[in-house]
Amino acid sequence: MATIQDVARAAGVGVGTVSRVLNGSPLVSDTTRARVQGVIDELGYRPSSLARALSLGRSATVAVIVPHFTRPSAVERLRGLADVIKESDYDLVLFDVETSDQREQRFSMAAQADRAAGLVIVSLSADPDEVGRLAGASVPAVFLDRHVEGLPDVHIDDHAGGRMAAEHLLGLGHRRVAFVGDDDEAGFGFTSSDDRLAGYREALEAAGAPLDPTLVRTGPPSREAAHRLTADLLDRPEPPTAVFAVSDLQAFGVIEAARERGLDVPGDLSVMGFDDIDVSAYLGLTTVRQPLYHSGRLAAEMLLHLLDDAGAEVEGVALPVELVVRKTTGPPR
Amino acid sequence: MATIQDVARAAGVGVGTVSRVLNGSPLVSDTTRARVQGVIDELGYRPSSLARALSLGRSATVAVIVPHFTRPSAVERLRGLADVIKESDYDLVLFDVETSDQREQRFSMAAQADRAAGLVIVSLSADPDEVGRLAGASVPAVFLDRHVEGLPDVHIDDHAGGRMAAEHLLGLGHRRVAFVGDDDEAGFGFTSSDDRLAGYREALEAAGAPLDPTLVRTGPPSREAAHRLTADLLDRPEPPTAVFAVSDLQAFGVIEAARERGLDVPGDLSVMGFDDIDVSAYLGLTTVRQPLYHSGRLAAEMLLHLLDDAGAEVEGVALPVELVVRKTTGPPR
DNA sequence: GTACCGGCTGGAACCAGTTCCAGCCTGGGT
DNA sequence: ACCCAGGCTGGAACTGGTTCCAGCCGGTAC
Repeated sequence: MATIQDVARAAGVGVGTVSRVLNGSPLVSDTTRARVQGVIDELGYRPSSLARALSLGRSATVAVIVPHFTRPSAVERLRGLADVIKESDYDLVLFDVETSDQREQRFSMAAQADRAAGLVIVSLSADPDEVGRLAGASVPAVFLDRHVEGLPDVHIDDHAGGRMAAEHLLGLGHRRVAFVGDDDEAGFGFTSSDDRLAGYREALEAAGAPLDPTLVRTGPPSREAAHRLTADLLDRPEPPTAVFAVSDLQAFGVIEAARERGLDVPGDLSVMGFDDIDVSAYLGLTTVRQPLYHSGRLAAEMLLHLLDDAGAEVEGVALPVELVVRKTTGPPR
Repeated sequence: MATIQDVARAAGVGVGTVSRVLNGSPLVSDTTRARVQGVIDELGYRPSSLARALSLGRSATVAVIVPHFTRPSAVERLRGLADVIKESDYDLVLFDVETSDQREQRFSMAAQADRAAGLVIVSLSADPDEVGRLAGASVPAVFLDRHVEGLPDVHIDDHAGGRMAAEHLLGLGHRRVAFVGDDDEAGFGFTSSDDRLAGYREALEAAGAPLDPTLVRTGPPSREAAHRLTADLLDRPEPPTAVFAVSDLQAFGVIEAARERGLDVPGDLSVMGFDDIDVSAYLGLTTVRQPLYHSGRLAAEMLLHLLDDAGAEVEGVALPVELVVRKTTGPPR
């Protein structure tokens, strides 16, 4: 690889001049600029972004920290983020988080301005200590899918979403309903599932049909796990007539388990999810829609705004959720 | 942020000694090591991975270059890559490619050892010139979902996959079949679609039912695009009795378009896809399965092997494809 | 008592950029 | 003819690490 030194030598100029040409400084004469540019093209010289970042103390990348980035909902958010960031001068780099260790590591990396110019943290919460560090860091951060006091975020009202689900099922006449959600084994600080459960539970209680604690199951956020949890629920002496799953992905696991037992959906069991991912419309899943793609775009726009204007004050945004009734819920037998 | 200088000063040692402590060199006495470590902990010092990479001339990241990374098949491959890489000492960073410009930029970046220690290039081809540069670069590269002469790769036999699809449809009695595939507008060098088409066409010709050129449609690799292309196909005076889509995602677009016209699948139209993504089993889609997740794992393992042992010779791997017959194909009316 | 050896240490040089400062040269004003 | 301003340029210093080289110090051998 050619370096800026090589270019300077070959062009018979100083490194400063080459740097000025690279960065479009006006303090270079047209003839010198042309000569240097010629040498750059000839040598196929590419400046090292690494050395540049070290020297400048900032890089041209936006880091996205996201747990389980292959979940459909995460992918959809990433699509929104990527669509906005690709229009900017920044590169997007994705940091996957699968373990609690990695979470710590990502967060500590976060404050290093030279690794990333800005940060989008997806689905992870931060404790007050971490919030303080992030707020004090020179790298702006935006939280996505999580409300954080004191830092910009894009989130939804999970509590209201859970309530909507309960009200829909109650409206159809269900009284014995279940919940399939996430546990937070890895300690990521996921709270969406719990918040939705709280809203769900409250609405049920308010309607005089309190949630049976034995009908609340949690596990990893995968179809397979939801399948297993549901199989267990359906084996109980008094099985539920409806299940609210905390994501569409999990709802599909629930439906699978029901079909495996020869149950008709929604005849024998109503099932609803959360998110409204791509395939849900296709499959006729009743769900609570949250604007996944849009939330990604919005978070990216907020971050770019912060990067553009370091002093900018950016407000957190709460996006609406919406009940989408399709074919997997109906009145109980 | 504290630097290694700050640590050296605070501990009353030289920077060399701090560096040795950081890297576990045996050339440090236990007492000095303890004192330096104490200062490191006290100051909360974190070495700059950037400076480290610049100094060493190599970084601890694996770069994955992938176009349209939110496609289900790309996501599934990424899952395999991520699962392997997270077990190693390397970080995975994802470089999205959406435009031809970005493709160039990613490739030129590729050769810079200081940005990434190794490279996985997904679904993109390289011309001989690029192959030469990559082969000569100090950064090992593995191609995934593309066979490249002279560099390690993980690929499938797309031609055979296309043939399988044709043979399945012919076996059911179809004679007038269509193809919905990808164009390569962005100039990424996608060839899977064309290779599958070639295999499909050959098998049809061999059976005496040559492919009608007006029944071959290509567009972007999205459900929506496939939907539109199919609508057009079905509007023709002599519509096909079966459609082979080049991906499952596109097959769903085909099915949507058929349903929109009140056609029964597979009664009025047989539809098959390619990939066997997660939801395909669920939806009963007939398809040609390729091992997406496994291919990601394999590519990552090959790359880690190359990183471990610079001299290692790694052979390209061809993975098998397999016909999976489900409910969206049947005999024509 | 001196030479030597080896463990440990400090610091300079280096990686590839950016930026600041000093200095050159030229042109215009007096 | 001389001075000065201002455009352009070269190069040193700096970013935060690693590594090599020289040197210090203690102990052992002769």
